[in-house]
Amino acid sequence: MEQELTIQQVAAATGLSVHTLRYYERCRLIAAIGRSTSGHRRYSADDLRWIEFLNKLRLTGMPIRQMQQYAELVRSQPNSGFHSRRQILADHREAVLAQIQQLQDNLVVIDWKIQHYCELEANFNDSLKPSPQTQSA
Amino acid sequence: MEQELTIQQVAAATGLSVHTLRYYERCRLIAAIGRSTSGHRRYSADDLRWIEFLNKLRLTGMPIRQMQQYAELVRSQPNSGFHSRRQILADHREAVLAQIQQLQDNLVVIDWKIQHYCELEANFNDSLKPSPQTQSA
DNA sequence: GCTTGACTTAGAGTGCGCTCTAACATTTAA
DNA sequence: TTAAATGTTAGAGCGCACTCTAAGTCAAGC
Repeated sequence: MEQELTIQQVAAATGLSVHTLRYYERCRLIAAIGRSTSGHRRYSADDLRWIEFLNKLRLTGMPIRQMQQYAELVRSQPNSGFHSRRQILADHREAVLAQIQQLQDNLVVIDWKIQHYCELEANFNDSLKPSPQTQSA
Repeated sequence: MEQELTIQQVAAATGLSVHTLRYYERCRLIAAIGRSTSGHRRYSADDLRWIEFLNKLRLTGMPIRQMQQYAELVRSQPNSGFHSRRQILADHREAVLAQIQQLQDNLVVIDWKIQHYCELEANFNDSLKPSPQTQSA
């Protein structure tokens, strides 16, 4: 019943490279993974879920340092310390919201510029192939 | 009338460091800036506007390489080639929209986790200081 | 038994975007 | 006149997050 996954399978499932998975373990984002008799890593379903959550933190731009703090809290106080963990996530949430806001604000200016180019492009094409009507008007 | 700005003033106005301003010029994101008789940079209002737009591209995550392509187009064909420029910005726009979407998707999971911690925290506190009512119920 | 391929490690290397340094010139205020 | 501040350059250095390498172990198929 206990589905154990190889590092390749976890890489395929998460989109992280095998290099990155080992790197994350080395810098203690992931606790020491179980091993087969031959010493190869065998990831549990729980390991996979943890890695998937880690990846969501990364994809929203949380620095490795901060993820390490979070992972350390989970490791050292698995049944308490919820407040500190929540605090880290809540602070990060605010940072991500601010980032989204900034992206949207800057996108407005870029959109405006795209629109501007559309118009310039249209005028430029008109000047190359003027229709008789346009010219006489 | 022609307001010329020092590198410090442009740094203050844009939020970029003087180091970064010189770096951008070196890698041709910014065309060679005018100089005072003593050789110090003097930025025009146009320079400032260009740098501000560049900064919006950077803040939305456009790589320096792509900004270089865009800057090169503006420099080589200031009065045409609007299509290629628009294309770069439009592609970038799509990338930014996708990034915002991904941030929002991942944020849903993080939000869920924060909520989960709120509940665990509440239960943990209840178990420490149980009210008579709660205990008898 | 032997090859092939997936796995292991410690540690080196990479790409990006700055960021800083050293050595020197110029400007400004006291 | 002189000290402090600001500017210049080429080039080195840095922090981040991977990404790869070398040298070796192990398991499966022929």
